[in-house]
Amino acid sequence: MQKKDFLSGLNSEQLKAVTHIDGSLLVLAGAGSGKTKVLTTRMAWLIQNYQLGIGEILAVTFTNKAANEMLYRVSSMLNADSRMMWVGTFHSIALRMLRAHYEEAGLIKNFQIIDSNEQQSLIKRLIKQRNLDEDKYPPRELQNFINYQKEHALRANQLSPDNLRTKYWVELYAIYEEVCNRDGLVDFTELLLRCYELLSFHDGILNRYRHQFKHILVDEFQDTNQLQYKWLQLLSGIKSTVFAVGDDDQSIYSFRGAKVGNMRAFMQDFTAPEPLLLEQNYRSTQTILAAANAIIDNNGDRIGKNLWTSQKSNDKIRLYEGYTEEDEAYFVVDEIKSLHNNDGVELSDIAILYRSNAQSRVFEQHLYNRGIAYKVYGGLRFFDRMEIKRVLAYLRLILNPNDNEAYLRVVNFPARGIGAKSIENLLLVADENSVSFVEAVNFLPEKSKKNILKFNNLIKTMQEDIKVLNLPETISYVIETSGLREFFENEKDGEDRIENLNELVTAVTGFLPENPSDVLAEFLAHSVLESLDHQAAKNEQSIQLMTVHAAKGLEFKVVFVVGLEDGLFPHDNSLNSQNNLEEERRLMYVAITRAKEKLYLLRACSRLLWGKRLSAPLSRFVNEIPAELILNISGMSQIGYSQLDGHSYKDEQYDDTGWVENKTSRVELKNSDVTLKIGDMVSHAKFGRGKILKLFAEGKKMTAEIFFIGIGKKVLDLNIAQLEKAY
DNA sequence: GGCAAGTCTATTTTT
DNA sequence: TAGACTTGCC
Repeated sequence: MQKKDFLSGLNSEQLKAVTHIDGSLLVLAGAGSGKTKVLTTRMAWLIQNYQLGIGEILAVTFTNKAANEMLYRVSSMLNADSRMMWVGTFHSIALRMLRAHYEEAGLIKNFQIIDSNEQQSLIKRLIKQRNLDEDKYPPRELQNFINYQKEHALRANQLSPDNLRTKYWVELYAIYEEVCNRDGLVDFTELLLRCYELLSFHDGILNRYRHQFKHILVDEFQDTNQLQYKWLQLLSGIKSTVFAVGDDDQSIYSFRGAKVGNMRAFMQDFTAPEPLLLEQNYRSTQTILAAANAIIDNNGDRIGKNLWTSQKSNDKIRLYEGYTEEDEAYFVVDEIKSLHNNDGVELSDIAILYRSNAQSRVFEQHLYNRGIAYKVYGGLRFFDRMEIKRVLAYLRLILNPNDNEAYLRVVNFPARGIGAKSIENLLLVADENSVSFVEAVNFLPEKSKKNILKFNNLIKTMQEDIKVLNLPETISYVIETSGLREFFENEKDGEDRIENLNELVTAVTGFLPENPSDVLAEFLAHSVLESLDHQAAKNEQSIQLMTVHAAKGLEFKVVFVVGLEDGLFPHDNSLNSQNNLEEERRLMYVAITRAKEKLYLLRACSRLLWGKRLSAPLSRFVNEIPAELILNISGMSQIGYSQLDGHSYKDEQYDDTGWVENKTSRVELKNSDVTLKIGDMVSHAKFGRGKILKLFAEGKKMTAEIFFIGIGKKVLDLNIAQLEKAY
């Protein structure tokens, strides 16, 4: 077969990375530096050049999206069957190994994965059962405790508590382990730990994989936690050919256990040479990169790199300082309209990024009011929807009737006359006799058995019936037989739910299991580990709204970073420690490096928070950007300047009026039948279009300070002036 | 099971 | 303050 040339089109650093062969290597890949290209080209190149089987390379990522992207690119480069490849998230790879060796791992064949919500509800139940006060011993804390211990490869019996509190936690951790084992449940962290233990305790299995994987590639290495790091160490062995790609400047998940320190440790533990730097950026303009570099430069603990680009651009970063969050949103929507209508920018090329989910609401409102299509990411995942979870719970019970979590979720849904009391009794006898809930029915007094037995028999019938059905048929069957369809059909707002149920059946039509005899188990695992949502909206023409966290790895022509206020971004809770502040700064770095061409930074001078209107100082991160990179356009609609070029935005703050403190000032006024808000556009018969800057009320007298385009500021008496709302 | 009243909580959350 | 979520009651 003719060899393909994968290497042309790589820059010299990328080439070095792709063709590195002796031992392990850490690649520091800056934002937009062609990280995925390097990873995928390397895989294709290794396979072709060293005649490796496609199963002899292991590539691990953090998201399914990244894994799918890699699979797609590599398989099209090599014309190979992607199912033979070991490319996946840490969790899915661990799952694959556990399925293959479930007995050695001490699991039942049909073990099920539970997500963090289910983990929490299980933990809650255990705390209740031990009669501990939930306020004093919050389930959340125990959940964190358990996950933390697991991330450090510590089982309950390896812990020695030093106070009463940890004594309870350790005790409950042990019970939690016991319950999960009994019911065949595996939480997210358990997947990794179980797999780690499987490899640690079984030399044969470990050696098999060590031998199989000639090369291991890791994406987003800065996000690995302790356990993932140890797992990699174990799996790679002494020969250690781990190719780790990461960017310490984009480490934004330390709050859930990611250790940036793993990057530094890597060089020593994996005897890797100095890291290779990919600093040429192919995404953003010079201006955007200069700002990003200037910001991240304020962080102390960096491995250190500087992004550069051969692109030039005179387009400055635009800063808009709105009066309120309404004003902020109004401006963004205005600007989007103009970008779309006048400059022909596609809506899907525009993103609004914010620090916290709650900020999306105002933008949604404004976008909706003005008829612009938008999509908010990070809402409820498809598989997290209540109706879908119920269907999945039935499926889980079919596979494993001892799955108590699933049992509780549907035993009385739709209602079958099994009330809280009956369930409580069931839990009690199950606990007393150390059996699962299905089995517990035998220990109940004869007269309270009836309905529960009926339910158990329903599951039994289902188990029999689905034997001859394929996956879509099975799901369809379960939706009908369980009574779920009927229930939602009779519910007054059930249409959406019915639609989702139908979609579930459609969605599974294309599901391809690795091993056809395990379709159901594989599908259930897939439903926990993967969300459907992301792929769905690829071609939709709509503005993209998401948190900065969710935006990592993505890029857009135009990016609006909103809510740039100290206290919001950086967030209040992060201002107390240097480490947290530096993580916020990396988050800011991630935010602005998403932009390819145009970057807008926004803030509101005052914001409704905690039920109060608070004045909000400009984010310190904006102050870290050299003034000459920024064009402050806050004044443009208000003061009428067409050019503020060269002005430092620092001179443009609106603290002179003190209007936030002014007792008579208002954010909103009702004038006859219209409600006027600061930031609203109005039109006046004589002065034309204008924007409301301030609103005052003194007794019955109401006045508004309005900036009229081409005229300037006017203070008008609202009882006299004829104002109409305008857009 | 459904509704009303009460309580809690406002940071991010790849799996 | 608002909303999501829980609890309590019929």
